[in-house]
Amino acid sequence: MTQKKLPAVSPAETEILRLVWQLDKATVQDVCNKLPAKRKIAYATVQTLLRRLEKKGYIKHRIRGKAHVFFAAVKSEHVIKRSVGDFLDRLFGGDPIPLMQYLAEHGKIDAGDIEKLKQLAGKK
Amino acid sequence: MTQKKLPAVSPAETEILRLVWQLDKATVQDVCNKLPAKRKIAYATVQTLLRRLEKKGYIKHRIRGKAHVFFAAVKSEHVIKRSVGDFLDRLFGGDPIPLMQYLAEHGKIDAGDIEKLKQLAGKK
DNA sequence: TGACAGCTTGTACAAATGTACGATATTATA
DNA sequence: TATAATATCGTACATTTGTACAAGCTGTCA
Repeated sequence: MTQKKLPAVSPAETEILRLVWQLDKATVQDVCNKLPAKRKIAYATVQTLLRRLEKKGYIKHRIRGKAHVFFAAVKSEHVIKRSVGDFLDRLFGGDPIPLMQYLAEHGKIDAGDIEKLKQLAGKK
Repeated sequence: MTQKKLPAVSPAETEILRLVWQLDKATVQDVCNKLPAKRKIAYATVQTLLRRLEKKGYIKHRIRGKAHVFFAAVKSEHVIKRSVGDFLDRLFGGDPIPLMQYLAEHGKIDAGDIEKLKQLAGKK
């Protein structure tokens, strides 16, 4: 079954969506609490973003008491694929090597990590 | 000297900026011709995007004949750093490993590439 | 059962984005 | 030097994004 093409996820929405994945099931509150301290946005804003994500089809909700409990409606794989693809196209013309290179050079990755990746790449 | 903080580059702008880097010096025409066939946008649109990039400080231009020749005013390194950083934060909470993993698993990378990357990571 | 605390919903709105038309200016060239 | 070709510039405009207030529901607990 082919996935219907969903509208793109905006940057701010992306962050919220990631938190929903991370929490698995989450109320607006939950998401707010999980927001990185750096990026505090109002409860109401989070609500709107969740609403929009639902409208776009990325999440659904169920009622628990008076609260909405949101959860993913699309596999994160799917979203990641699109996002990474678009990002790569825009910034690197679609070639993943420069990106990996950038990540490798900028320190947050060490040789050990890469060894593991090699395994993955091998058995794809 | 610390780089003044420039306004963010939008997705569409990012693509245009990349083409300017790639061409080194480019007129609106040049950029249009370099656009991937997939993504054909009007001459006028490219113009606007270039104008905006200039206003934001990412490129400058010089006049040659009646045409504007645009060129980078900021090191691509700088833009890439910001873009990758933001992207990583939004989609992966800042952790580069899942991204590399994704890239490694999705085929476009082979063990040989990774070997090279390991080198880079090693001597950072 | 009535009040409260906590939620959602409707609505708003400025700024950014994506896209482009039409008018004007400039350069070669006939 | 008039003209055709080609650029730019000003402007426009529908959408999307980011952010949020205020009004109205709804369980809950006294």
